[in-house]
Amino acid sequence: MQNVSEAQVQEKIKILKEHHIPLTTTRLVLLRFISSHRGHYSAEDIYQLLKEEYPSLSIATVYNNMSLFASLGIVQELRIERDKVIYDTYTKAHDHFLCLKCGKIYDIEIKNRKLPEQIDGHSVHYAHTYYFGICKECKEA
Amino acid sequence: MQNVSEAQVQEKIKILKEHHIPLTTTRLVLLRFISSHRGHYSAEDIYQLLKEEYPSLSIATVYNNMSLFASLGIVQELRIERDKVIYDTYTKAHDHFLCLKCGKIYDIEIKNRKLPEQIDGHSVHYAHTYYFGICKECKEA
DNA sequence: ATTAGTGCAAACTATTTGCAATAAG
DNA sequence: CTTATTGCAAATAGTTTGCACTAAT
Repeated sequence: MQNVSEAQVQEKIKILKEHHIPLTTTRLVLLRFISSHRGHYSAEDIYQLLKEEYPSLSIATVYNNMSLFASLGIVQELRIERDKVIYDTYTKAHDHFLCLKCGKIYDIEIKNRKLPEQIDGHSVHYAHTYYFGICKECKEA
Repeated sequence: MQNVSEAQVQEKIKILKEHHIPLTTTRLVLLRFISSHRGHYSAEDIYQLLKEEYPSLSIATVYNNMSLFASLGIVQELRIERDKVIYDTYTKAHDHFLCLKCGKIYDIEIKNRKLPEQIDGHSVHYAHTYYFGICKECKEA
């Protein structure tokens, strides 16, 4: 695996430690993967990309850990595709655009928008905005 | 079924006609249901609520038609729950809040926000914003 | 030592599909 | 009469779970 930012991996390990969550070999492999691959991946994607190098890896373990990482803020769960969860390895708050033609997901930086603490009396912890339409690339083609 | 707004049903029938889509008995039952029940329903919810009155109704037909209605703008598909699609029978553009404790979904009116036509060169057709947190009711309890 | 994680297979759930019978235009 | 829809059952796909074994603290 190339381009592993060791500092980013350490940061994520620290989060596990803080929560007294054991750092297993498999978890380290997954942390290295997400630290070196910015993008949008399903559990199956990650499993396919890693199973050649780690043939005994189980997809159940990928699911378990990605779900754990999401709860710790190490990855972001996107519910933008109709049939599966997508994990976003880029965790800074940002929005998403899904192309209705090619299905590609684009990161959208958030400008001038502040998350309200309350809406209609409900306490807001976080928010996700999904834009849908036709992407630049598909329009040009 | 009570509180069916006949005008609302007619409006939806008109949309089907405009698209040359046959108005079947089952479709009419579903259109009447969504016209008289403002809220957030899964396909299973709708199936359960209607099957007593229409025992031969099939859940596959509910799925087919809700999906059709969504593509026509007659209902709105929400991907706010982790494992299933929710149909919102309220179609005016609005956002949603999901309580992380009780799971209830609240409609949130959109104020002072205009949908951009373009973002990063991509053409935006529509957008969905989901807020997550603890609802008023759960905080008070 | 103790507690938690892994990998496998089986289970589960939401959704889709194939198809013969039927209804709509 | 022609085309599309219905209802049923079976299939599919994503995700979760039970469990024996193993690894981490």
